[in-house]
Amino acid sequence: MLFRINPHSGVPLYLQLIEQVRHAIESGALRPGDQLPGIRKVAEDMVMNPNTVAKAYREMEHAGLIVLRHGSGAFIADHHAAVQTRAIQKARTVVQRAVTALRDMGLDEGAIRRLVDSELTERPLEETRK
Amino acid sequence: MLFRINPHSGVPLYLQLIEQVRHAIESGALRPGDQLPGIRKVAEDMVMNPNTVAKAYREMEHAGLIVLRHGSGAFIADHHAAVQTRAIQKARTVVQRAVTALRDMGLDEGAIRRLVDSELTERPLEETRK
Amino acid sequence: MLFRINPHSGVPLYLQLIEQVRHAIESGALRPGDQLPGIRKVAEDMVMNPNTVAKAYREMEHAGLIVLRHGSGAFIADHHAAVQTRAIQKARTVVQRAVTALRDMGLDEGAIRRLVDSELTERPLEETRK
Amino acid sequence: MLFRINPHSGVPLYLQLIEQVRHAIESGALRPGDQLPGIRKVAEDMVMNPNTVAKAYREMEHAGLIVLRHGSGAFIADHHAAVQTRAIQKARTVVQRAVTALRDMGLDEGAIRRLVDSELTERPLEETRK
DNA sequence: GTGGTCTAGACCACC
DNA sequence: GTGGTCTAGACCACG
Repeated sequence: MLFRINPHSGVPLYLQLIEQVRHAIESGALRPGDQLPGIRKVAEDMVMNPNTVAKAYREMEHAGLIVLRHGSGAFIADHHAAVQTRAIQKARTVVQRAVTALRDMGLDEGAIRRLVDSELTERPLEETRK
Repeated sequence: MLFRINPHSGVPLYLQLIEQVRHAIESGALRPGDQLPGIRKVAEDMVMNPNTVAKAYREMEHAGLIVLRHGSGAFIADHHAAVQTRAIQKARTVVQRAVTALRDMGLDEGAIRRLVDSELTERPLEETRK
Repeated sequence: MLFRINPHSGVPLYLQLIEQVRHAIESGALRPGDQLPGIRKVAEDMVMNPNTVAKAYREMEHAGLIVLRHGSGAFIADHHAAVQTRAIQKARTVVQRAVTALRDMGLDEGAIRRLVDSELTERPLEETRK
Repeated sequence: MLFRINPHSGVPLYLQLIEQVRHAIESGALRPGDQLPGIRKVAEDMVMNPNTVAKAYREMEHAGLIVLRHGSGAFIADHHAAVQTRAIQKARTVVQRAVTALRDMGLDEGAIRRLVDSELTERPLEETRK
């Protein structure tokens, strides 16, 4: 498991960790039973405080993403709610193509993020009508 | 100017405001000289504290996005670095198509965001090994 | 670090803090890596609100004067532009002599300040005519 | 009367006006009975709002610096407390020499101001002893 | 313990 | 009316 943390994004570090584990599970990179690196290891690699990593692990257990086994480590939980890894794999291709196109147009990471954000947050025009 | 704030995203409210103004400028919705709504107005509309909005405005001035004129209001600054509104407009289409496709595949907002994130965040070539 | 604040000068408290840190750096009293007292500590000592001190710290980080390390404190930044501490030290003697002379002439603080101000503020060559 | 206003100093504009009139009186540039330019004139010249200038004038009258005669204008008041113009004139020379020296040492306006401030604000070492 | 965000509400300077 | 400063105090993220 490789984490990529951006300490300047405003998003709490522990949340960034969680989102990345969640994504790794969705994309199939992490499968039920897989072991996560230890808290101290992650803390050291990511140059962050073990407490912060511990908080992320705690929250992930709480969310049912992982199981913490005392003395042996953290393991990916069985997902009752079937994760559609296949769909995600295809989706990734879509995203990769789009991102590449956007970068070729000269957009930087921030601009792309803002565009996506704007698109995802778009209020449905007639949400009240049902 | 219409803001869409998500108080549960973990991203500070004042940063969300800034990103949206930045995007509005990039997309041409706000042009140099345009006046932003007053701090108190935004605070009221968005149901947030005026100080929080004020902080966003202050930071935007700091970043050169806007100019604050004491007693008269906040105005979009002249962008020395020309903003390529055209490119953004075309880019928006790309994003819209991609997002629609992803939603049709059954991905929810969180999953899409994680995918994009994963794509945008450069991967180090060497992986951390346990 | 000892601050001396004048709440009646019309100059915002947070600006007074900043100017004093800046001066302490110039004069060599604070050197790169030195830790500043915590926000709450300063607030207590100076009998002012922690938010006000926090604002000063934030602005100083913005200006590159200090670095704020989340959870550990505020530290004097490395000054790329070398500060000529030597020159300031000699300059201080010049100022001390002048101030002493002026006080001996019967000028109070306000008068001295106005004179210096008048001297420092460049005069336009052309006068406004009525 | 020529005013020099710095809108970015943090010192309220109306206070800057007052200090400069006060200094002009001290230095003999303005003498009892002299007429000040009208509020609108100053506002126009200084590119500020008449209300701001009016406030300065009001405060100066309140302080006994000037007399406002309805319909005819603002005039320097008679100073009961004798102003030692002579002393100020000599003092100006002292200041000019010092400032020139400091500038030659490479100090900019800000640094000079901070040094003077630091000197003027210096707490007497044994102020309690009397 | 540190700094950071947010709220609530007062008062000031400026237009 | 505008933005700006300051206070008071709660809660969060990080070390």
